[in-house]
Amino acid sequence: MSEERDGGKPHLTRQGSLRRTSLLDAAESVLVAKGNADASLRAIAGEAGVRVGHLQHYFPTRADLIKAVLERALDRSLERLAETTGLRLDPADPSVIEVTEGSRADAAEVVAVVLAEQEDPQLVRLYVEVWALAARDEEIAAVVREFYRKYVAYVEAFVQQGRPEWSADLCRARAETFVALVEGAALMRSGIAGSRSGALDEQLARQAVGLLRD
Amino acid sequence: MSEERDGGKPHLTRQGSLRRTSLLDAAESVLVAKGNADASLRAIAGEAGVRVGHLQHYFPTRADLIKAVLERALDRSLERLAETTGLRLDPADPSVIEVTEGSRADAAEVVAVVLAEQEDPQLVRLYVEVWALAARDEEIAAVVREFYRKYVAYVEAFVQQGRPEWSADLCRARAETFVALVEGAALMRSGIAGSRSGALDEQLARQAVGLLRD
DNA sequence: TGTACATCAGTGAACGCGCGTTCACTGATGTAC
DNA sequence: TGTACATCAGTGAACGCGCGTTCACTGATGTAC
Repeated sequence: MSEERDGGKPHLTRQGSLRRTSLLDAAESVLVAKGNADASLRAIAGEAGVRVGHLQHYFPTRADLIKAVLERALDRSLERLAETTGLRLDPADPSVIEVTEGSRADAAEVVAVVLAEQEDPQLVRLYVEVWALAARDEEIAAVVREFYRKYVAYVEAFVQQGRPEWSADLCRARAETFVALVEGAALMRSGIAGSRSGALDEQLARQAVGLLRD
Repeated sequence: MSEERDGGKPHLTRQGSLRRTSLLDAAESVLVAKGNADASLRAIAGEAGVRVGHLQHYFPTRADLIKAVLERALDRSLERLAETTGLRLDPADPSVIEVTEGSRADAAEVVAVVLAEQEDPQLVRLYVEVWALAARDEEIAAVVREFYRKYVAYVEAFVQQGRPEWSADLCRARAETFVALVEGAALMRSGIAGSRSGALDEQLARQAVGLLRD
């Protein structure tokens, strides 16, 4: 039985699969530390402890590598959101959302977890890099749009679950406004556009919770 | 009477001053169109119709040029905010805010103007570029922090004016939350993280106005 | 009003450098018989 | 169980290219006397 294989992409051995992961780790670390413009293949290869030419064994071009790094990082964020909300996209049909846990998190908990996640400055730097890349590169823009589509879908489902009497349009608008507030909060709290304070965190949480349920 | 002069910076003639402005225009246009990584001095000089070597007559290094572009663009945004709110920072002491017009704009108007401004996709691209640059370059980070400090100061003064009974801390927290919501809205409405819709705009406006006065 | 001179405006060629990519190559690993 | 062979893992040197910067230079403009 011969397997379908796409192009010249090599089949990964166990060792190769580990190596691929370690290259993605190295690339993400350099990308966050130095920004896209300064994250050269040489810097990434150095971080990973391999030679430059070897990167192309796993990622033929630099664009392939960067795209893979961002896809993995954004998927990780969605995974955390799924755990926090107790919801999950149906892998077969990502427009359907299932409830995975009996006990539903409440709005304040979801907001607290989302804001706590932003306290990792490296993650915020990665997001800012992602936005800038998406504004220039259509392939990355597609990855980013898909991420936010799912992000909003989770929040919308969460709102709908708590307020079954609200229309789908209202739940969607509130979910989009919630995401806007949270992404803007990342900027204001990260040192880029402002800095954290107790009063700001309290006001942000009040607004975010209100969007989810009031 | 001899004038103080800093370093080798040339004195600008009328013609030179116009040229400097046209170089900033060209640089801003290329920066928005291609992003920082692809906005080379050759591309900028080409856009301006001069030779590469000539750029350094006005801006000794690329960093000087980019910084000047961003400073000018951010100042322009603050200028529009001053007009919209009918307030103005005291040039002598920027922590003091003066009322410049008798008739004060209401919160809904301010929100409408701010959201309308975001409908220029080039401006949003510039902002995203600014955030990414600020995360890497300390000199630009300082410019950006100063911009948001003033931005928040305007909004805080506007809130305080409408709600004199609120504490300074509350006005400040609401102003910061307002800015977070608005900057996040730029991402959600620009095509980077989402797209505009009437329902979203309505929900955003409701939240933003509420932050300013309810 | 003219002239001399300092400064500004702008050119054009060259520089060294780091970049992403290419490619021929050597060992290591897995697999078919 | 052994052997042959295909594929994978990883090396290392070289490539052409575009980059920011440097610098010696020529005209244009303003100004002092």
